Amino acid sequence: MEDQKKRILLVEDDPNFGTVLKDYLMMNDYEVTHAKNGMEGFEKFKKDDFDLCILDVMMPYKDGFTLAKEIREKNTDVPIIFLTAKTMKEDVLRGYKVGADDYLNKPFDSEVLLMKIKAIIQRKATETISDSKQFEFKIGGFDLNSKLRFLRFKGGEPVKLSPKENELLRLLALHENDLMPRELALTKIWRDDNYFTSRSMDVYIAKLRKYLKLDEKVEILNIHGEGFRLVINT
Amino acid sequence: MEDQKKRILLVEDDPNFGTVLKDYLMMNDYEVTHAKNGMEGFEKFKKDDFDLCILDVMMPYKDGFTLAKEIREKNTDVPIIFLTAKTMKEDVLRGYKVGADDYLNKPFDSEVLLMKIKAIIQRKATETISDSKQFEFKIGGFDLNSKLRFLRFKGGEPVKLSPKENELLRLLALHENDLMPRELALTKIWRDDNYFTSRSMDVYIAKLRKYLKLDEKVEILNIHGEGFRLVINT
DNA sequence: CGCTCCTTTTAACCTTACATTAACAAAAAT
DNA sequence: ATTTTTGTTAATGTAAGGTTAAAAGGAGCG
Repeated sequence: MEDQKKRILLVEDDPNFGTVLKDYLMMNDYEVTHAKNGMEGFEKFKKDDFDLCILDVMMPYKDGFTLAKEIREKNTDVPIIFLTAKTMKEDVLRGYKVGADDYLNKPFDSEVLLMKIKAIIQRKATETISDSKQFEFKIGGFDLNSKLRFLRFKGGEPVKLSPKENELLRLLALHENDLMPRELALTKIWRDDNYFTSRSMDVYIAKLRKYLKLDEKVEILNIHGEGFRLVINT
Repeated sequence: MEDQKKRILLVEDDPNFGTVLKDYLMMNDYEVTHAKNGMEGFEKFKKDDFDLCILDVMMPYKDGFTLAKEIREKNTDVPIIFLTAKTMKEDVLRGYKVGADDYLNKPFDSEVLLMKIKAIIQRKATETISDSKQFEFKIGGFDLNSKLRFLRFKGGEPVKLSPKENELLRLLALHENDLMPRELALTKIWRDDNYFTSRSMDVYIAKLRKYLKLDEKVEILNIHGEGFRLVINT
């Protein structure tokens, strides 16, 4: 695909273990940035683009989950692997909630880690074909700037969108005229699929419809039991 | 959401463990087919469409890996999770080689398994890009879009179809001008063949006929005791 | 701290959509 | 002629979605 080395952000407070792991990964052709704690990890994350984050869960000042949440706010796509000291169920579940792609129990087998890294990066690579950095959309008479979170109608005054409004409208726009499955929004935006998140989503659909009323050619249709469809009538 | 329970193929030779696991999964709203060995597993796999396969590695006659290879030959997409008795590195690596999506060491935590299942099925759902052509049919003067569940006559206003209406019309269209056996619709759509589902189907046939009246060249004929036939007269 | 403002969730109430079942008529088979 | 199958409409019960308002969180700030 490309001979570009994949970049990994490794956040691990144990200096010995961290260094060993870093060297091992570098030996296997990854470019590794090693941060010694959560704070530093977040700083480095913001500075660079990474293909994968490996986060230790147990760290002073800022644990892996908190860091993951912050990372997820900036980037919903980057794969995250957690390192946990032992099999703690709570950890695992919590990890999935913040959008972990996998987790590993220390001590773990290094070859297994390599396989996981390969599998995950490859997976994301195939997924990302369509998810290419798209933040600006034309929706009928509207312009949505999803990075700056505003929606403007016919060059008028832009209206600010809340994070959830923005993400939801963006997902709909990505699937313009096509089905945007309920499940997709719930897992991608709410990271949980239950009765309440589902109702919450309905509330946001109502809000978006209110914004979009300005252009009667634009509407959000429901497909019962499946999801929603943003249609632009011509 | 009722008629789209996710279907899991569970292949596990230990009858106790297998039954417990099956029950647990069913309690969590999955439809589970339990095969007691690799052979049976493959047979069942060929007969049905599954959303996920959970394979025990250690089985007599045909181990999980061999089965996985056979499954992969028929279907490159279906997610596979392996159950291994203990952390055996070779197993894990071999599993990834045949395209495993994940693996679990027995004994494992059931909640963790559930989370993994959820994560994997959802991942696949988002990956699966629109295989559109499968869902669009021309029926005389009508266009049926089976994914978005609408039926349009001569470019007019599309009418929305309910899930059952949609599935039934799609099945009929797939057998255009040919017999669509009653039993086929009942097993594929209603997943059950009895007096009531059969009457329910008749009700839906009536509904479809009403929609299709717009084009007098299109009709649904009954073949007494056999099924229905969607004919397009020229 | 407590107080804003903004966002998100939860609750409440109402409407629409769906699937099933019942009921009765008509057609076909025996 | 009578039993079985199909045609059709209507009634029923439940689930999903639409909408608004109130409650709960959360970040920033005096």
